[in-house]
Amino acid sequence: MKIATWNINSVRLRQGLVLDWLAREQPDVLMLQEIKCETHLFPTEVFEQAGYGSAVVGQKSYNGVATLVRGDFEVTTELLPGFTDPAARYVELRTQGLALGNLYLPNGNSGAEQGYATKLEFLAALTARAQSFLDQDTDFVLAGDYNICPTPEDCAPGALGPDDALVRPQSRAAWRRLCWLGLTDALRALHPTGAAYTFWDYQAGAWPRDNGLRIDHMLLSPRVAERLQTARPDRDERGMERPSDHVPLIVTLDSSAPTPA
DNA sequence: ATGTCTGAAGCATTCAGA
Repeated sequence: MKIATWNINSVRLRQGLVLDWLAREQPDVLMLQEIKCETHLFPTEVFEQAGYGSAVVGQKSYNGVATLVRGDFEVTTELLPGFTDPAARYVELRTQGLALGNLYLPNGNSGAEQGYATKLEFLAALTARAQSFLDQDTDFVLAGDYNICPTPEDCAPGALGPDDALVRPQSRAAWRRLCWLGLTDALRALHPTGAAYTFWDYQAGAWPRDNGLRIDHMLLSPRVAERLQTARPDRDERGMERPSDHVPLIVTLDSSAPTPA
């Protein structure tokens, strides 16, 4: 089973890139963030013709998430339980025996102290969601744009100041609280050290200088982690014509793992 | 070198957010 997450930075502007990527990579699931359109303006039919159904939670201008799925699925929630802000930042569905949460965390650098507090509130609600899945013995994946560099290795030297919301100690502590429920960071489980960036700013020549960040992540529940085969950012996408500032993170799971009784 | 990009409001050019 092949699952990917990609902050697309306007799905309408880049639907051609997404279609080409789907045709090439043939994932079972693609979780998109920053679709930047209202739900009814999402190009549902275009992806349907490519063989993918979609679960879309959009809004005007900003944010917005959508999960593309090949095969049957059931949407379980379009809001992160416990997170009261109405922004379109979460969609969750079930397919192939897995709960798949697609998330777009608040960046936290705008909106002053309240803006940053909202980021921590989202993380607390996400942690509670993960705990609830564990309590129910549900296999799950939580993937998307976390807007957090978990360790210094996940941020190119000098790319961000020490007070940036992506690297603040409180952000990293909240990330660890989530992981330490017993979740596996798919990329780091297979590639424990070294740069594995998923984002390069459009500004200041970040891409040619490789001043990247690892801020897109896929967390796996324990039984799903047992099935982990590969994880990699698809760096080639950043070199395309008019690319998103993020690239897809691709994870493959062994599909022949035993199913729970 | 805060050096780019997107969508909105509204019709040229700013503005916010990332």
